[in-house]
Amino acid sequence: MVKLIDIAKKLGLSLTTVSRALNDYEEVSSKTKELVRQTAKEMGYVPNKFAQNLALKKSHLISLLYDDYQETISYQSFTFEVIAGVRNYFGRTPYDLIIVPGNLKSETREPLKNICYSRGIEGLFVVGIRTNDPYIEELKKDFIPAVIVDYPLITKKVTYIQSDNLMGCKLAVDYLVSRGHSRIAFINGHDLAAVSPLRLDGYKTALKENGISFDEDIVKVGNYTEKSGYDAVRQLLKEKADFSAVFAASDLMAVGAIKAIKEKGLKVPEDVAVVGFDDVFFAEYSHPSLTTIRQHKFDLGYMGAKELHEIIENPEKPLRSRKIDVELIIRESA
Amino acid sequence: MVKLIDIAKKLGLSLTTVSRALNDYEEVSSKTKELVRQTAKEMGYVPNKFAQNLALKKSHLISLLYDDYQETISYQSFTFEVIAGVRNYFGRTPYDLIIVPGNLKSETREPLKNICYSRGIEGLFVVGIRTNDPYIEELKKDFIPAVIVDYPLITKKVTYIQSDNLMGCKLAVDYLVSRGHSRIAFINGHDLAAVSPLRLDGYKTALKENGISFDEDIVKVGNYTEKSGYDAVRQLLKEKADFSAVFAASDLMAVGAIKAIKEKGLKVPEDVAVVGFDDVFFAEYSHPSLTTIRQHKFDLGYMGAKELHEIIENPEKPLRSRKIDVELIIRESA
DNA sequence: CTGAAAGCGCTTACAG
DNA sequence: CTGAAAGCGCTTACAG
Repeated sequence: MVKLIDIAKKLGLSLTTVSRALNDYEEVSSKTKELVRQTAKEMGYVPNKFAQNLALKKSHLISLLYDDYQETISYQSFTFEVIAGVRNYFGRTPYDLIIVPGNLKSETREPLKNICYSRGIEGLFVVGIRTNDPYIEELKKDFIPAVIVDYPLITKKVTYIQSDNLMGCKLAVDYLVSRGHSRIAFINGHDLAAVSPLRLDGYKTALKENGISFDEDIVKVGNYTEKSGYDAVRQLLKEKADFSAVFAASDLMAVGAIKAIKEKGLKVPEDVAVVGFDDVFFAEYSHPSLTTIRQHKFDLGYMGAKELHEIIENPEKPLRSRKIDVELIIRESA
Repeated sequence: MVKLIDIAKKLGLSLTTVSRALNDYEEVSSKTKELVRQTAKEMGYVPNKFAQNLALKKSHLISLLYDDYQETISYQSFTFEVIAGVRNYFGRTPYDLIIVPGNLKSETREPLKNICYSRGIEGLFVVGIRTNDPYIEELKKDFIPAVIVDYPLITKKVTYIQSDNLMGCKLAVDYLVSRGHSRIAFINGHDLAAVSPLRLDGYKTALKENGISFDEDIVKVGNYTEKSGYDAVRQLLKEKADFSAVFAASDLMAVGAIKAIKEKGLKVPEDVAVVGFDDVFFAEYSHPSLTTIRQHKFDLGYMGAKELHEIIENPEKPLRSRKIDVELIIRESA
């Protein structure tokens, strides 16, 4: 491995000058700069980041915190795309992404603080963490800049980003109402996802705005899986609940709902209209294709990463949370 | 941040002794060790890894190389689960995972070598890379220990791991034959996935072993998406091809195939049996539920990571590739 | 069993 | 515009 001193020797310059030339200091003549750069390139010089980090007390390392143990494909896909956005943003900066080690549910895990301090982590990007995850408590201690997807927490160094869930629910309900529906069942997800209460809120608010009264008999709680959507609608049908449309808080549950409706010999959307939430990859291919609320997952990651970058660069900036627009995608199911 | 010297001062010991105590050197008395450890804990000491790395010339950093830009949900899910396995394995070691920065297709990316050298990366775990990805060429230069999922490359420092694709195809074909099928159509994926030719091979071999002759009229190539499976079967039906079963090289294509078959008014599995490959999350919930070849994605990651760890620790070890067992999952579609 | 000192490869305040 | 030297926080060969 060639190092600064090797370049210096070869050029008969001091180490100091070489370092400064490579870091584009003003004091170095452009002639020297050019010479040093050229030589560095020829010799295949690559800076040693440990040494830089140690000297600068700056790691250019962002840590990614997410959960491996939620196995629904839409959770995986959501997380994957959010991370793609994060990676894409930081790919344009000197920052690299490091993954916090495997968080096995059962084992005691090392405090976040230690992990961050030992690797000199400068910021944390958190996605797909459940509301009961112990890391949340650690984040509240506010020891490091962090951006969290979907969990509402704002402190001096921590903020969050999420899709505009209220707007999403409003778009869905408004659309169904515009299609003549007034009995709109709602299948929500469990409260381990911080978005669930928001979506329930959004549903209620949208009903009210349309002059429709809330009826808890047509609201069910699933767990974001296809099966739970299926079960919820079977239950509704069994109870002979009065509804002509279903709004599900995830596409997976919407697909389950459709399955239950079809099994009963009813048609989607003729007998019962169905709207999902997320716009995952298969929404387009399910049968009938899904009308749904699209979340811009990549943007959540990209914009969240940008926000995190700003917090790091400008620690005094007062933080505010951020919402990413959602979009009503009209297909066949409603 | 408390450092070694702070502990030393507090205890009236030398920095050397403190370092040795914390690193469990034999020469330090167990009394001193205990004292130092206790004090370190009380003071909230966390070792600075940059400094350690610099002194030891060891980073304990593994880099993860994967592609963001393939948008099928099963690619994302596959990659996600493989990475979960990698993370889980290395979570038990001192190694952390770092993600190589966003590889935008169009932009020139930094040579892998530079990235690795500058961060002192000790090994590379590669997953979901297409056969035409430029990184492949760099890996062939053999400058760093690496384990690749699904791309067959063995050098002095690089090896690969994959599911037993041949066995998978054999299981699928044998099963269909045992159910009385002899006209088994095959929908393969494109050659940008290194597994595609293997699966074609496996299909041919299995046919031969069952005394069935290969007929290229009932072999189609898709691109691993649902739509391509759908299109392939529509094409077969349009050509009035003679087949009573479809074996698809991915579950997504199998789902597409089923859709096309149903649209034609045929029943699955009564008129046409369908077998997929992967066993992704939704295979169980599709209608009819999918008979398929399960890949153990987590194990691919976990065992691949283990292999990588061994290569790093023991550089002289001659490398061999590794296969992970697959499993026939029988459900309704065949 | 313990310590003083050199070294890992950088950056930068200080001096010229 | 350039350089000698100190420092970032560790580890470890050498000496005792």
